[in-house]
Amino acid sequence: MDESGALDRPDEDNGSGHRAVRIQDVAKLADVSTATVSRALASPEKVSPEARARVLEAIAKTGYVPNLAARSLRSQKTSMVLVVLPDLSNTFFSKILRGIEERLFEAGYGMIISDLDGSPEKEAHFAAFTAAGRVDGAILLNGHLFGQTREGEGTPAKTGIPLVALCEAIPSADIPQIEIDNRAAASRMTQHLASLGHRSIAYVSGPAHNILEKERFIGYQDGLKAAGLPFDPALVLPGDYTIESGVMAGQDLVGRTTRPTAAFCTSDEMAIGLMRTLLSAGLRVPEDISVAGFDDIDFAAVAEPALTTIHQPRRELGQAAASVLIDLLQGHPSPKRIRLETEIIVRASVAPPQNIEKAPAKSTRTRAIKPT
Amino acid sequence: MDESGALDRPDEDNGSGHRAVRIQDVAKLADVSTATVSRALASPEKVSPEARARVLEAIAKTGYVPNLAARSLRSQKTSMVLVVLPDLSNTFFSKILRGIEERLFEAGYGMIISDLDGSPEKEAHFAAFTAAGRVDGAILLNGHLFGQTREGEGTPAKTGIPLVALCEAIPSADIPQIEIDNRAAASRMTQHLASLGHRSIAYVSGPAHNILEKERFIGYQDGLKAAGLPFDPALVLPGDYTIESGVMAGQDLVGRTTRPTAAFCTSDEMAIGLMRTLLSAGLRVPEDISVAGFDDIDFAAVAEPALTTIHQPRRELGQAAASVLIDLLQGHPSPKRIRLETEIIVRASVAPPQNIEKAPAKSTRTRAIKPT
DNA sequence: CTGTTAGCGCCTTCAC
DNA sequence: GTGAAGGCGCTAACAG
Repeated sequence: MDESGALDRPDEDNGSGHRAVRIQDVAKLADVSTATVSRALASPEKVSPEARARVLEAIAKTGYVPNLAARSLRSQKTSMVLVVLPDLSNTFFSKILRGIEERLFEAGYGMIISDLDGSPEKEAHFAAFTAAGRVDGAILLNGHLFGQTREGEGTPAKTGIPLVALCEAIPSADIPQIEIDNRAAASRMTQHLASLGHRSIAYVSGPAHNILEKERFIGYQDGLKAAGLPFDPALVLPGDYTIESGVMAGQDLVGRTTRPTAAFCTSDEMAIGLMRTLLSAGLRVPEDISVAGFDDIDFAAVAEPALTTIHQPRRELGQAAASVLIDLLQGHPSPKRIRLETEIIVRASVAPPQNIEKAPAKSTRTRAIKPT
Repeated sequence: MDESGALDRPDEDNGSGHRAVRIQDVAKLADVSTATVSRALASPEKVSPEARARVLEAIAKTGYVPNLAARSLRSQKTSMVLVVLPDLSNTFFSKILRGIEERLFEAGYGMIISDLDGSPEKEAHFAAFTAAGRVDGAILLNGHLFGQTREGEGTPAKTGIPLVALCEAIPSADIPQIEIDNRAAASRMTQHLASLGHRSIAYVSGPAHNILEKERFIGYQDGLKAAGLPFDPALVLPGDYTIESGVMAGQDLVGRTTRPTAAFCTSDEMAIGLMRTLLSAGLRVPEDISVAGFDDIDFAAVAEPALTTIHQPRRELGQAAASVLIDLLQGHPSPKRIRLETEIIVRASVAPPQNIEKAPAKSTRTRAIKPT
């Protein structure tokens, strides 16, 4: 069209900002071809030192930044990763996100976040988004594939890109899973409570369909069994990981005539909400009821009383997921499953039960025989 | 290259996934030109109903999704917005992010998040990123422009794209500012405490260079003056909005022989950390010291005691910022400044001073005894 | 209203 | 080691 002279416009100082500097501008200034500029950037060893130096200088002088849309179109890569999560405003996810972002950044990838917010419409949009080749890979924190339910029903949408499941494993999918051992962790906490002398341990659950909940619930039962305690369905209180549901569980407990001496909440939010309700009703924690949480969010340490809980290495989980995805993206082999260690953090909200005569706990019971 | 016959390949059912469907495939199937397909999508009114119907059908049949890299390259738009924030793992930001994402999504924009994490290197990267035309606009939550300090020193990087400042205003920049009236809010809380009878009100600050801190500090002084109270520098405790700094401020208070009867913390995190420290030292809240916060994060309501604080409409702030940016992006006029209302939420951590005449001695009080 | 055409900026054979 | 040239998929101009 009218562009024949475009390259001849005086080299406006980079600061001009509006019209972006193109590879041709750099090529011209360095007195090489655009191919050489491109190579100088992508594979420096294929360019003579002098040429490279001139190119680098020209780049510095012009402030050239490659146009990524063009690069993406050409190379069919985007340098972008999609992170799918159910609720951005949940403090649990934000630390994980940070871990993801760190690693992604180091590897030169950008992060696009999709907060599904339980909206099928949004989900469809992002499914199309990935299908449109807008991202090179995705990290799924929501427990299911696009187009599927959590139970693995439905046909998963073909994305054609590497996927990684983080925290909420997706058993039905053949993709790397990065998680903690929820079952073992829940079992350990249950046994910890039992070892202190608690014989009536309530369990405040997560949402029924959630895989974390399923595993933790089994872990709770494992722990009960390991401690020789019976499972009592009346001690299972429904929850959904939110503060509010912890408050509800607390109200339930307050209203009972015979109460458990300990409550194991499967999220710190619920534990904090529950403690708050107990305290407001005049009950003492841990004297009347011990309370344990799960996750070890920042507020656990400054709850009143400080919350005994299970520490999840959230940042590391995020980093691990990003690392695996990057390996996949670069064609390297990657582990199919990574399980990071958790740890019980002992604080003030858990103590031995107070109003139980101590005698029996010691010697009348013989179950505590440890074979050595 | 070898693609001369590409269009003739049998129309593999969309599910094949690997090779993406292109606009040409749709055009062929609908028996129209690619331009018509493009128009049918972008401006349906310019296409005859029949043609449009055929195109839509073809799109449905092929599962066509436009390649956004190509669109972006051609139209010089990306449909992406960058959100710059200092700390992704801070619970305060995550609710805001959600508000932003909601609005952006409605308008068809994606969100790219950059967690600066105090790293100049990251900042440079994202500055280049915007310069590379990778995003159409940006929302700045970090209180300064690329290339500048918070004080407005340095030459701001020319981005050539619309920018919006959210929460932390950037006075030196001529861009829309979306915020609350920090000064007025702090003044109101100070007066609220004074109206209850407090005459010695401590102030736990944010980071010195932070504009929120500057405004809130002035507001605190305003409030003091309005209540006829003198300003006492000894009552200003340094903080940085974190739980830990609240703990430190608490230790300071605990160590004093004469203590203020109230402490106004400029973040809920600090208030919670401070309360925790007070409680641990045997002081009572609010009986011995009233504590007020700022932000009204989710945990404020379930702190022990429940925290009196200033509610910030975080989600709405995010939505407002996104709306303004979208207006800018679409060439609509937009307000230069939006100030959202705050509200004092009265809870249990603030009460009239109990022992006005005699300061609570360095007694060996034990834990607060709850009324049953 | 519709088709044709010319690139958006880059990378990557292919030839030298 | 280097340059020339084509095309990634799309949309904006221009004809018709």
